Amino acid sequence: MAGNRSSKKKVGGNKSTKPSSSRSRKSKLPRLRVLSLFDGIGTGYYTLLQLGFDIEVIYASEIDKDALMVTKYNFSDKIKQLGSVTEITTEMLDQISPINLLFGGSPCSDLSGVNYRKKGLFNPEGTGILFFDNYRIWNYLNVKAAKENIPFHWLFENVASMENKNKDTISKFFECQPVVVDSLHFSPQRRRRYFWSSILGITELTCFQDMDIDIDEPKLEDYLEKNLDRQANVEKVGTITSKRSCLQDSKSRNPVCQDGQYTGLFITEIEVIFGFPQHFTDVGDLSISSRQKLLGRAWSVQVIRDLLEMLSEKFAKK
DNA sequence: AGAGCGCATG
DNA sequence: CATGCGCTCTC
Repeated sequence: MAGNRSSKKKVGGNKSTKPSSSRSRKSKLPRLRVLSLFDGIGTGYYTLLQLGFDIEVIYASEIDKDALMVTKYNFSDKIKQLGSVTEITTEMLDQISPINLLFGGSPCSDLSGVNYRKKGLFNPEGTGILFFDNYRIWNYLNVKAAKENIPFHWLFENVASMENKNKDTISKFFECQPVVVDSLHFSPQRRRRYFWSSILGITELTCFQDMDIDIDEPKLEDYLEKNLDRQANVEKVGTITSKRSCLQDSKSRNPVCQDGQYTGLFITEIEVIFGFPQHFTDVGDLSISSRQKLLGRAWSVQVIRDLLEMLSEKFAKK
């Protein structure tokens, strides 16, 4: 939450960088109609709400039961669930049209460098191939938008640890190169991710990745439960994965010191590091490890906010 | 729930 | 040479 680049402009809603535009043109701007693929715990929707967008409707595709429970708990029935991405047909896309914003990040488990058994992008037994369902939907909506003059923006995310050949394949399909954004600059967690997107700001972002760490950057110590005398052992933690042990007990990577003991992060601290409120995933009887799995696969709110903020002058806000 | 595994990328 | 939106097999 500290004074990083994104927090200068956002939160309170309408404080755009160009004050003249917001009032006079507000009523003419279209309301957002969104499709979120691989929706997970609704990070995209959460971020759009935080930015103050006036969302006409949001559809989503997700099949994980725990994730569906979290979004239903937090957002009631605001997110219209369409089921599996593999079963979204062009007829369905016509029905929910027009869509102004398409975003999603397909599963990384068969792409990520952390998985030495990864099956790659094309193996039908794996999850990497789900990228092509994202592509299929993107292509249909993109062509349709051009034909029917629909304002259309999109964003596709995946891990930066994927092999270059997979990155090149994805770039070939989208006909553009990704930018790399590390959540390091927005939160106390390292998390390098690729973003392929029509949402501009590419020059802004590419120079951003080479930016030196300045003093205002978020530090772990500001994200810990201070009342419990927890002290940061480091300024930044490594990538938080879906496994509880990713920052705990393994080779003295324990980032926290409490009562003279070196230890890992509380699940509520992880929620805050990702940009969610405490207990965002504390739903039903979900275990700590189930919540870790959901968070480890999630987007960093602070990063997505910085990207989606670029739509501020194009769509209506509340 | 936790330790071991594994190596391409940089 | 340290790292990682993971998987599988233990307990």
